[in-house]
Amino acid sequence: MDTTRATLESVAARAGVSRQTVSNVLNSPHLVRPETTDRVRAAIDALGYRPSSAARQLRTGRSRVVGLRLEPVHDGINGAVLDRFLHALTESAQARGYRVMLFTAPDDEREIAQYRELLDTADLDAFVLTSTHRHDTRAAWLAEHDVPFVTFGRPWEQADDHPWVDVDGAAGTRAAVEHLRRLGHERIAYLGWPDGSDVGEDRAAGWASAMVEAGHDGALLRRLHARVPDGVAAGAQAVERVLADAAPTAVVCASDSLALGALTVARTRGSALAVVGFDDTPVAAAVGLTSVAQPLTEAAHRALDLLLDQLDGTGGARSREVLLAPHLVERASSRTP
Amino acid sequence: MDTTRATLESVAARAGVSRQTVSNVLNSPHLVRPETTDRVRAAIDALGYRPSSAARQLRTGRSRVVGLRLEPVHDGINGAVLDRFLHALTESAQARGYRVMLFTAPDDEREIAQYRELLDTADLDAFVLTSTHRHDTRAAWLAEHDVPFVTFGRPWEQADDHPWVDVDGAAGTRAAVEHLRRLGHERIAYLGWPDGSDVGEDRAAGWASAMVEAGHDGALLRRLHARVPDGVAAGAQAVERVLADAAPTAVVCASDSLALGALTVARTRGSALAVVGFDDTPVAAAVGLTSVAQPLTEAAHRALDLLLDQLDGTGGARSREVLLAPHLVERASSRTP
DNA sequence: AGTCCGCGTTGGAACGTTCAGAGCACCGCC
DNA sequence: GGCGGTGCTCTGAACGTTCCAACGCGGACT
Repeated sequence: MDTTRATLESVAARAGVSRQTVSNVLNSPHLVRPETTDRVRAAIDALGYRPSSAARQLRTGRSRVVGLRLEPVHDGINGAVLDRFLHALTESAQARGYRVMLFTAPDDEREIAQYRELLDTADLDAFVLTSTHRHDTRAAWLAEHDVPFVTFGRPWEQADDHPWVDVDGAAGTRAAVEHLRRLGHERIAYLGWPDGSDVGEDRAAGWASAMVEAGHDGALLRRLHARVPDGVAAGAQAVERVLADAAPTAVVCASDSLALGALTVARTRGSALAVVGFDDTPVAAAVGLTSVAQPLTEAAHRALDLLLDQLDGTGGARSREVLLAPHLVERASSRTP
Repeated sequence: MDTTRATLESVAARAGVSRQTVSNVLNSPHLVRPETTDRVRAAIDALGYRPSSAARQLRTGRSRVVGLRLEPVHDGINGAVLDRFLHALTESAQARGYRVMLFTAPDDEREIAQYRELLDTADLDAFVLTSTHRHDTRAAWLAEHDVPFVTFGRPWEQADDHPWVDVDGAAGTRAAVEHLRRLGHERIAYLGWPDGSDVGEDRAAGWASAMVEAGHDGALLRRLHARVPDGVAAGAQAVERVLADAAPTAVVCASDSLALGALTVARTRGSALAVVGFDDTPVAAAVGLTSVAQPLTEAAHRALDLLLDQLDGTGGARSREVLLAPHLVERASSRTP
């Protein structure tokens, strides 16, 4: 057993061919005669040859590594969403011969500084951006520097035009309303976030449109709609207020945190308030909270598709914008008591 | 503005020195005359030179990248622990010029297969292992192949001898008991996991020893100790049983999931049962659950210390085993009503 | 008969870095 | 004046891969 690494050269020597032929067997098999291929393959197996990614990267300029910023840890319960996305992304990447490399940055500006650093020094091929938001300068920077990337979250800035994957939040809250109406609820409140969050507006819009379809008028909708910062305590307080003010029999929430607060109030009061959360976090499963689940595995998979379209040039005319439908996970919190 | 990448060669040309001198300025400054250094530095800045890690890696065989397996997503609430560790690890690594690369594997065997793959093909420098357990073959494999690594979690197999960082779970549950006794509680139950988890035994032992110190005898302790699989529902059921059987006024739990179950029972019953959880997950903060917090940021930092000791040979005679003390985060769930 | 082409294969060059060895100028010393 | 040493710098080689131009060869076309 030789201790030194097997290289193209050593494999070639053993198979009685040239370096380049071995390389072709691996990268362009159609160029090589079948019997030669067999001989080379045998030599590869015998020596346990694996290509050196460092050398390949030096020569080709590609590393088959994508970068992802790990966001500052969230206070709430909702951080779990990105974790599951990250997990799915890592698996998708691995299955296609890519790797995920992490970095952190406290804000967008320094995230961009990290792009620069990583591109110059570590030769990353691409980036996956999460948590897009208004006045997001990151996409523009990457586009300007011709770096392939995809965002999880649609661009909220008109000027931005790039591949993205997102989940249709409005469809999620609409499904929640329809589910509740099927159960006989009519006065369905909405616990959302304050203005300024596009994701929040999207989810609120789904609820509002479904309620309008159900025949409710704007005045009632305004009374049924509470806007509070995310959090369990905030959700609890807000639901008390809405209950007193508009007497809903059910409430749809913009997050599981808010929903958990609402659920706690409902349960301690012994009231029959039905509650639906958003994101289907582990907590929702744990406490029996009906929640809108994002298809994170598929989102990660599709995001990688869009990335590889750019990197390997395969893709063709596939759409560069993917909007996925969430689905409702029904649990005890919305069942008729 | 030239579009081609700045290299040692182009910097050298501009500074009027040789390739190697530029390299020395960066890697062995003591070999270079100060005025030469200045000239070279100016050229580096002017050209925006950044060393190519691919080339460096090809030449030196090191990549300054550490690998970490992303575990399958946890069902429960406790998955957040590793996320926070991952975040801290990424930050620590970044601060020292290292990067974290992810991979996934469904079990230990295939994790080892991934080690092989990553080492051969991607030239990783080291690994960080999490969730050590009995009959863990991973450490032995890595040691046998001379791969630097560190574990987050102590080795539960006597034969294993390698650098590790862990949190003293027994100290955590002991602190929980002492906290509760200070508040006047005497009959303090423990909700733990079934046999077979070393982490679980460690946490149970802390509770037991503190209770023995408090003068309780073995017979009572056995009645106060429930063993159930992790989960909110399981915790709720178990605490009902223990309440009926041994009438505790407080309960220490092996996880926040169990504690959340216990807390739900306590609150719906309106009973004065004090509850302490473990891991200080976001859920604990959200619902006001007193919990034992692991110092994850420090754990990650120390883990990287141990890794760099092996990689850069600096370290010296520092200890290779680090046991950190957790601390109690006091919230409403343990306060006297 | 000569030219062209496609097929399978080859060797040289290049990617950008670090290592090893050597060179040069200058110093102090016998 | 020669000798060893020290401080600083340089050139060639090597890491392992892929790109490029070229090769020999047989068959098909002019």
